[in-house]
Amino acid sequence: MTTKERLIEAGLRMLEAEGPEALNARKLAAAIGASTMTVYTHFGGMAGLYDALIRRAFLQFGDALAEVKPSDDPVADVFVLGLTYREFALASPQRFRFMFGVTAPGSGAAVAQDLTNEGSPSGMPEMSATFDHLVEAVRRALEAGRIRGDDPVPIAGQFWSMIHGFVLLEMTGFFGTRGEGVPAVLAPLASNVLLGLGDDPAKLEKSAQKGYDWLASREQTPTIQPTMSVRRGRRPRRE
Amino acid sequence: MTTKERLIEAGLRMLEAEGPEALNARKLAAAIGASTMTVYTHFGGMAGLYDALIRRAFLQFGDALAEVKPSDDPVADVFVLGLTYREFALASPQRFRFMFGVTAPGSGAAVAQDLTNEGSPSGMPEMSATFDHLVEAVRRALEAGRIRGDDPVPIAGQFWSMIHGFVLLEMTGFFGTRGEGVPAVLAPLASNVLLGLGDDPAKLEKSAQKGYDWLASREQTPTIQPTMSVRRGRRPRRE
DNA sequence: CACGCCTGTATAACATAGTTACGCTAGGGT
DNA sequence: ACCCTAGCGTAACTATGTTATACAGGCGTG
Repeated sequence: MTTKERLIEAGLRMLEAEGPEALNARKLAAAIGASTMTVYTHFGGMAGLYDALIRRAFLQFGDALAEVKPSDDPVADVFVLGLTYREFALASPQRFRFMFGVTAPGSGAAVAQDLTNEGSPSGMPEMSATFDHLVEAVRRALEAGRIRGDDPVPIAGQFWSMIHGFVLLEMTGFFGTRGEGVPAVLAPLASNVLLGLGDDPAKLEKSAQKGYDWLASREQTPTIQPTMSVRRGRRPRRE
Repeated sequence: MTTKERLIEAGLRMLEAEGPEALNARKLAAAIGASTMTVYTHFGGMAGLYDALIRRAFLQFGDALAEVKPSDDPVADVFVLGLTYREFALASPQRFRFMFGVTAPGSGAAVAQDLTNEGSPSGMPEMSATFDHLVEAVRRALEAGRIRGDDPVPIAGQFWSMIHGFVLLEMTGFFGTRGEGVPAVLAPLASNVLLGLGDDPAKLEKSAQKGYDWLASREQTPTIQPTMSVRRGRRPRRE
């Protein structure tokens, strides 16, 4: 394994364990038994290292989403993709925030401004690769006639917006603490969007149930009832 | 004006102008003609200052949202609140990211962990105050019979998730560069959610149009056609 | 009025972390 | 055999958060 590779992996471990602020050149170098110079030799500085870490994290993200194999129910696949998105984020909130948030601070922030994707040759292709999994599921849903529309990209953008926002808000503590937000907010939200896109309520209910089954198979969450119905999400106690 | 107040305002200016990484005790103190000790006297350290800045920013956020006066069309109010949310974020992406802790490296990051709200006595009440504007609009929409459901809180959570995710993704450059995402993604998304919540398509169309009118009155965006219809958002060119 | 205390401030030093300068070594090509 | 380059280490430089310490002013109390 190259020194560069070891730096990236040590950096990721450090990022996930202690957060971005604990990522410093000296500790990192010490972790692989080298001097701080390695950071500059291989990455040009901490900013370059951050960039490499983010790219690597997006590759991990893409791998996680790629494990959702297309089934014969593309809408269920959309549910599962969303839940996988969430699972990846919650697996290491530090890493997730780092991926989307290295907008500026210590980092040279070469990243922040325009890590556009979408045809822009520069930027971060790893990011759009992640997005593509969702686009593909939406495309199949369109093809299967489950939802209306023609271009899957903006529709996938709708799903991405909602899951991304939900996950970030859930991570900061809204929606309760123990995954209550999924049945209370996320599932009804996804169902509403799909309803609005024209999916059949009965089919939707079945697809949502598959999403819940997946979730139950992933976590031991006996407290969450299978209420991933179209409406009637159990509302959390407020005040 | 107290020294504390001057520190906060100088900090906000610096944050908006140069981003969180430019926020350092020495420049900040110099900006108000004092020594770095003032930061420790008044805030206990940079982390405390960050906290104060975030609280202040959320107050500004709440003020911005409070300018959306309740009309006789609560669904239109939801649209306008969402667009105001976006406008506030885009007015200073640096500030917005800072507020939600999507900031990372250099920042004190004492913030990120648990600025929960929702009944949690500790945390950041300014945050839930912001949220309350949306809850109130949803409550009125429920009361007016525009959407189905009983508890406005989780429904507002749906809207918050989607607008929050959309804004963050838009800020990082997805959805194109010049606000194309609003007609292509955000408007259809909001409409779909409202449809899923049971709003009448004809009424929804009118409310969405009011949202578009508001947006047009806010910006000079002649390139965006009034296509904020329920479906048929103009899809952006892909590849 | 004098004393003591508390608060806010400044100066200066300390610790940490990103970065750079510079020299050394090893390997490969000429 | 010579030289060049890449990778690395040591050490220093710089920026920044933080702390120690002292000073000044206000205020209450004797």
